[in-house]
Amino acid sequence: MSSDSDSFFYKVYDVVRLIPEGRVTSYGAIAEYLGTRGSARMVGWAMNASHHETWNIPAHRVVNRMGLLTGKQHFGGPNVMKQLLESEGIEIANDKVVNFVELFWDPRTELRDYALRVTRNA
DNA sequence: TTGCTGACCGACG
DNA sequence: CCGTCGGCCAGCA
Repeated sequence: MSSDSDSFFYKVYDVVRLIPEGRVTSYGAIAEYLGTRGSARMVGWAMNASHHETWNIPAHRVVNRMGLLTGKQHFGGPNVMKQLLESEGIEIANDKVVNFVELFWDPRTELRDYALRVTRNA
């Protein structure tokens, strides 16, 4: 269990990639799922480094606790994240996810019986 | 090497 | 009710 793939960043990447299309989650939910509830900031920091990864990481599906598109500026433009979400059927108003509660994808619940080992392959 | 910053969250007054 | 502060951990100057 001491591989680079086990690093906090890669764990975040795995969870983010598991987010279904048309759904959103929060930094804190991911951090809490990984066991580090207090390091929600690291999740966002991992997203910043996600650009370094070749894999397609739907970072636009990750918003803050209030459903605000806080990281939209990091997508190369102020409207990129919004349009990406809208293209998935997610309604955005005032840089905020509409029906955020309904669209909220909680890894603690959704991945409770769905271990990360599934995605660890390859 | 040390220290600050950061796409957050929860607690406290 | 709303504003403020601390904490978590990794990357970077």
